Amino acid sequence: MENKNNDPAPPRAAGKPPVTLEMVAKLAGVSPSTVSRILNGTAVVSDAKREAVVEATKTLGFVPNPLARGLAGGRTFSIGVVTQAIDSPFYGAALRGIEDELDPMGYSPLFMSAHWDPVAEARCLEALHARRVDGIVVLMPRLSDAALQACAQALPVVVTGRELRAAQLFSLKFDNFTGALRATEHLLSLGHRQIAFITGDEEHPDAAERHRGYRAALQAAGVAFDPQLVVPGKYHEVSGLEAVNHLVAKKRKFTAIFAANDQMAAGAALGLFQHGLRVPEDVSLVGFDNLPNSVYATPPLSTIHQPAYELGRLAGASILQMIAGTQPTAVLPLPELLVRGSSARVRL
Amino acid sequence: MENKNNDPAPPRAAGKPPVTLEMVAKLAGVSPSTVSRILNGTAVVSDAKREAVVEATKTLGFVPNPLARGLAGGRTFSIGVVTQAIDSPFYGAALRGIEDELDPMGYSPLFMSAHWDPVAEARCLEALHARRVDGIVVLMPRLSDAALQACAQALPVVVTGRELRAAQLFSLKFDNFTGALRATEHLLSLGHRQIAFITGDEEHPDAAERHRGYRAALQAAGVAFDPQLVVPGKYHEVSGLEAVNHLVAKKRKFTAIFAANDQMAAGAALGLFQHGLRVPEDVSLVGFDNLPNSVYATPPLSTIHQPAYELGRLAGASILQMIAGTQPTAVLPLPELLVRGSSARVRL
DNA sequence: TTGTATGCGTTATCAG
DNA sequence: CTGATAACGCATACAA
Repeated sequence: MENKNNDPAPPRAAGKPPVTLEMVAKLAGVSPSTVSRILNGTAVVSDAKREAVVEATKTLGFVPNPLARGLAGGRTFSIGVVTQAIDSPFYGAALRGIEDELDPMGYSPLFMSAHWDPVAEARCLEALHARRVDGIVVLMPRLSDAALQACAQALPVVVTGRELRAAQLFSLKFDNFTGALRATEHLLSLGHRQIAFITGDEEHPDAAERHRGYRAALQAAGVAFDPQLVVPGKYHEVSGLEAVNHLVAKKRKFTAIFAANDQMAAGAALGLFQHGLRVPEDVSLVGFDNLPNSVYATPPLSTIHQPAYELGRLAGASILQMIAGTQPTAVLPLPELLVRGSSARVRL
Repeated sequence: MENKNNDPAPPRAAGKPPVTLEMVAKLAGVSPSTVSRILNGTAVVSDAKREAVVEATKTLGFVPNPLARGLAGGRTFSIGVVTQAIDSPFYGAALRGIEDELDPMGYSPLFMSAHWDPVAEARCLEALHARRVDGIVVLMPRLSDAALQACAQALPVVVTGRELRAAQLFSLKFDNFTGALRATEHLLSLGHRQIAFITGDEEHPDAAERHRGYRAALQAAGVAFDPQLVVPGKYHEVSGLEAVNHLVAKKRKFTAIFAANDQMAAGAALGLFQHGLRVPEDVSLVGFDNLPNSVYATPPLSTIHQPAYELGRLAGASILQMIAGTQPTAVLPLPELLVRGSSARVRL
């Protein structure tokens, strides 16, 4: 939060001094307040003056100073967006969705990464609050419900990946349970009975739900649950690879693998390849998330579509609605199974 | 740039009124200026007052308002970062590198996407300038050299992917030519003589350089250049797929493919798979960029490592140096060939 | 409808 | 070393 550098203040920017609202006012022959009103549509103004101001604004190339606007008006027209990892393929799509939604409304996002660390996440929230953002979107928070609700007391907040309702708080949740259920059902319908499951990081609620979906599907199909076939993963590629190594080393019998996300499925695919097991001839593989590149895996990965981009758009639209005083009503699409080349009928 | 919403100003945030520097001053029994000095290390202050202020800052939980700081001091401690696509795997790593470099120095990045559109890019620069960022990093600009140089007259600028030197301008360029040269040499050394090349979007200087590298390697090896083996791509997966379809449809003979980036290589891999061509048994495949997931392709993709993360760090460090008045000296690592499972000795 | 005056929270420039 | 005081650029009651 503090600045570690003690540089002397640099000479004020080399460029020409900035054009201010006051200059526009003078050129247009009106008062600064009138200019402000016209630019913000705050009040009705005579057409004559309006044109004069618009004209002056153009010729001077005036661009309002967001800092001053924020300081004076209390609104910054910026939305804080807390993500866990800006370099994750999943978040990329979501961030773009938010961006696409905010931009046309004149708002701009302020991205920060919390790196799955609750403490860092709290710092992000504080920093954004200090920056006087008009609202905050938290993608897959790791912070406690209470902390999030406390934050929502100060300004509108939208969270994803959690069911949470409060005064200025709106949540957008994807049905991970049903998604995992569908994925497992798919493998069952192909005749698989020995379906290994690579879990996600169990600290994520998502991961636990996907795990439950897997078990629910087995149970519904009357297939006995075999704990030996469940391997803990961490949601990243390496853990998928390690999971397969583990299964093979322990000589577990399995004809299919359901990985709790596509990244682990990619790791698993590599593991299978290294062990000479073909997908889907020897082992069927299903992931979860539908990352952009999963369709280009060889073979293309069967998976559950997680609508990351739409999630971003809906989150963006929702926070804007809350700021406008409307209660958001957005709802995420239902989980959708995408059958591609990595899953096939079991061979006996 | 303008706001399209005419909402009435919302009631001032529900939370408690913010803690101001003035309140800290009162509690500590000193003047606001003294508090400011202490917090910024702007001047030497007696230890007694310093402690009192630090104490007061803590008990009140004071967090300085960045907007006011920026307005009054002229420095915002934020760096504008213009990227082309926030949802691209390549940029993700670079953005993280920038973030990692700025954060410990008390600076925060302000990300904006230009979507490969020069006009949008210009708007980004203007918006960032208006926000009074202390410096700007442009990743792979599409704007003209002149426009970039003009921008650098107003504030420090770092650009990547282009060789460009000016007063407040620093550039970081990766040697795409040598990278492509190495990739092609690798295939040649494996005995391949019919090496297809999938080009990048030729509007990018990078793409042209990679193309030149490919031809230079062929020439150096005394292998005749065959225009039939060069297929235009667009740097995204689909074009890699289409390129392979094209080669097969036209019945071109090739034993290896060099794709100008990993994304197209992924598409090409899928295309080969669909045509029943095995990698590397039937066709060797080499990409460029070393995207995070390329190592999890089946088989893992041989490629040229493009140091995206380091690029981000160096760009971040450089802009900070310029702001501090130092001339940056950063230099990107040389292209590095990563040999993995997708390339093998040619079979006759 | 429009202009005037005041304040937003800090930093910087002066005196002392 | 420290405290007043004046900007920073804009929005907003308030007055006209």
